[in-house]
Amino acid sequence: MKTKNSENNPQSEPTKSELEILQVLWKNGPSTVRFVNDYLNEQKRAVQYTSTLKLMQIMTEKEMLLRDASSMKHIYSPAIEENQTKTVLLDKFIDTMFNGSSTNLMMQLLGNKKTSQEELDAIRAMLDQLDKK
Amino acid sequence: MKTKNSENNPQSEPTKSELEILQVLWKNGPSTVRFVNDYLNEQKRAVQYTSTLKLMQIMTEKEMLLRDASSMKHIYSPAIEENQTKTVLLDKFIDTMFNGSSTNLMMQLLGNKKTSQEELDAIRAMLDQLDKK
DNA sequence: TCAAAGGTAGGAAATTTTTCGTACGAAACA
DNA sequence: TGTTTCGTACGAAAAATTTCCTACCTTTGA
Repeated sequence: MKTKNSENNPQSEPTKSELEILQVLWKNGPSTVRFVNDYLNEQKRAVQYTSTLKLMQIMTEKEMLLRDASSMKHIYSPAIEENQTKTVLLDKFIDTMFNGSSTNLMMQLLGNKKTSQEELDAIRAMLDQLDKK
Repeated sequence: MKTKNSENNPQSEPTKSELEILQVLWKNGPSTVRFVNDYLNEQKRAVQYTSTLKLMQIMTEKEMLLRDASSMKHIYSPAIEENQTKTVLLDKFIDTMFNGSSTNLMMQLLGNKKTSQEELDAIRAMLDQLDKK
């Protein structure tokens, strides 16, 4: 049988909307649906309460979120780690967009963006740090 | 009326599959459907000829590709520029994943990846270049 | 006590994205 | 000349994602 994304698949990556929700939880810690929904409406876009609820329920099924249902207002928290998730997504992005080379990506960034002197300095400092090792 | 993505919208970004096709064309230049499909099957994943064909037709409708139909085997080429497209997608990625800060992204990259000395040097050279200006 | 407000559950609908079946024309070639 | 191969067009189905309607329960407060 083919593996469908709709099934429980620990490997499956968050969709765009799922990522939005994860960001809120990563940033603000364990939250209620109400909080996440309000946050999205303020910071991102109009979305119905039940849509957010449904999505968070689905994410819980996928074991992407954990739910504390002990009180009436369920408290959701991320079940996957922020840094690791971002690393995976970044790697995949680099694979498809920059031929797997993170250096290519950096070049593109440095070349195209108006990066401030402070940022340049910070990057240089980071490079120095790496050299020391 | 709400703007749907299915309509002609020059703003709309390529989907995952569309991006796959664009990559092939950017890399190999104007190509037939046959070529693109073979390439995908060899390098990426199994996909039917007519699926690739359909997608490329849709992309042409969206004016994401150009088609030379003068001969029987139509020749498709990208209608959008590689660098610009990547810049837009990268910016959006940074927005959602790294709070809009490209420096954050770089830090993550430098911190997490095993970057070779050559690459580090290349980046440093790039930094020097930017400083001169 | 009872109505209003706020919560979850579940199914279904709407949209978007992806895939493929069928029809049919042109070219290659035995 | 006929048949096989290779191409496009078109429509529909399938899958994935997103949104929302309805039902129903609990809490709050007048």
